[in-house]
Amino acid sequence: MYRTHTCGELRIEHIHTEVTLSGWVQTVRKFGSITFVDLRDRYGITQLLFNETLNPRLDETPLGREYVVQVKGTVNERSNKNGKIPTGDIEINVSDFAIMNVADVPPFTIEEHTDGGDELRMKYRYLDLRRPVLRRNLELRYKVNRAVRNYLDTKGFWDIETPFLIKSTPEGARDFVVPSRMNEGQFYALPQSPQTFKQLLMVSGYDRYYQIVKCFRDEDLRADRQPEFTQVDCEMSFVEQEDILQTFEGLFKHVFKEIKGVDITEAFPRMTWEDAMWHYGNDKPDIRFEMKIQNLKVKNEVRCDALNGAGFNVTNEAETILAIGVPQSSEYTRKQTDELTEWVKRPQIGMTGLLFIKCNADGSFKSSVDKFFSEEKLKDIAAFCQAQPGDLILLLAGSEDRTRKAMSELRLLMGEKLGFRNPDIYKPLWVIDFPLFEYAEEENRYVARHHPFTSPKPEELDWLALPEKYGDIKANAYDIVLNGTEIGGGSIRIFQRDLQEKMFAALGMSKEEAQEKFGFLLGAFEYGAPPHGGIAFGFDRLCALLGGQETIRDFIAFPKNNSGRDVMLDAPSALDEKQITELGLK
RNA sequence: GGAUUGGUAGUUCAGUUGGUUAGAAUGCCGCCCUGUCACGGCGGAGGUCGCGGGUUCGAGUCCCGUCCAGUCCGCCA
Repeated sequence: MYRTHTCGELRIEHIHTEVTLSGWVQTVRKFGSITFVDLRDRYGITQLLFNETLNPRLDETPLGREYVVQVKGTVNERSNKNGKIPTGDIEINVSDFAIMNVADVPPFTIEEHTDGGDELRMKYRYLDLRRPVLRRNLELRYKVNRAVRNYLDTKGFWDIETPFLIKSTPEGARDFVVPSRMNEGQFYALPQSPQTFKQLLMVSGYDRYYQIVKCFRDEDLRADRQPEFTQVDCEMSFVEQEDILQTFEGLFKHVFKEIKGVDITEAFPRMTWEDAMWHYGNDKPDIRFEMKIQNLKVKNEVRCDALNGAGFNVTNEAETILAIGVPQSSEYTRKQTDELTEWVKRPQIGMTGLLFIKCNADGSFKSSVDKFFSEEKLKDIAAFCQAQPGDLILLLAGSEDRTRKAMSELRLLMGEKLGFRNPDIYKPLWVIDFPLFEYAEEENRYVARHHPFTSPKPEELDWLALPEKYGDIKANAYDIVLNGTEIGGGSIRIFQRDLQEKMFAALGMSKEEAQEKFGFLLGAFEYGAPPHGGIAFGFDRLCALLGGQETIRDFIAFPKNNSGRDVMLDAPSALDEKQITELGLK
């Protein structure tokens, strides 16, 4: 028997027990004739005590870091206890030990705070995974997985697997493709999501489906984006949007209770996409703090009269002028406002400048535009922005899209600076009524904002015949957003063939093309498709958020780096000539 | 595709206007130590300054190119 206990479970009540432990050597601390060894496994650390005046003697068979050893001995109460670890009251008086495997000196320290850099840790991922930080993350991931499954089980959802080798589709992200040996010159695609399969399962009558499933997208990566990632994919039949929001709000609350011990009793707020864009400048608002965007001028419509009559080209010529009132910041120095100006001028933000108005505590105003705006006008602008004395009003002026995006980023930056983005506070909400389409400049056509199976709002169905209305059509589509991060999204689907065909046509797809790409789905809709809808959650991102971190990499056992490489496997890699020939790639 | 930061000892980093033999911490090796748990003390080994080219009497440092990594923009229905 390799072990009677783990390295995390022995306590004071086990003293005098004979035990056998197995694990990895974390550290060796020598003191002449006694030696302490910390033995580690997944469960914790237990201190071993070797007495060098007795057998077994370590000076004859020295132990190195990460050696795998088995020890037999007696549990003893420590004379000096360590309150920092759960096993800190005891130690093992070793009577016998065996080295089961030696180890090279690891390239970085395997401790809570490692000295290793990211790249090195990725290369030796199997060593990094020994560290408690990653162990906790993977444990969290496992527990979130269990909580999701438990909840969906109680609601009658079935976990049904769908294929990974499927057909490439034109819409959406770039596909990863797999060559078919038996069908030379032809390729499978890996699924970007099981979307069409789950809809077909609805047609088949499996009215509550879910899957915690890998999805693949061949796009550039980010800290929160991997080429293969995991989704909690769900679909339900005979439901309206309200049923879905209720069901999955419940899932979310359940997960929160199980994982964080947080009871969210009130219903999640709901915000239309238009309101989100108007007040927050993006479709995933962080509502942990206010600082809402003030719309002084929007698409050349002046909404704040005080802007009129000033001889200032910047404000007169801008398509859009937005502002935020930053609380308790009117004392900002020249240096600080200059820094903010530099920040908005970075190419990623792309503004040409930043205007500000300081609302001093004494009721006076001081601004970067004093030359053009009287104190009276500044006061009116401040009033429009509902600014309080002590606020610093920041204004951006420029084209609508860029300015709104920039103000959204600036709002988050100021929220961060003021400590409003506290990771221990959780503010989920639903963003609803997304636009059905989005104009793709480079393709010169409208594309589906969510995906082409999303149902338009019933009252706007007729607009599908009117291309000039495409920009205005709203969808029965919704996202769940937590603390400024989109963690899931879904929609009510189209389930009638003729509507689906109209949708494909609106996206610029010919009838033949639609038949070729999605004939199976259109065919299925001819055989009694029920009304249905669903949602998918980004599982990696959800785990990272619940773990209080922004990068999903440390919540995935074997992630890829920014270039899509697995640096441990050194994948992707070239193929043998033989394989290339066999696959008909040459 | 673009912007930006970085690449120096096993590791994490410092390295001045270009100037002698490139440093620190940690890890590693050896010796000492009976209560440590970030043990301590003494000693030691350890470098293709990412790679290629250029400027210069002289390059870790300046210039050009290139590769790799991180962050962001584009992209991600």
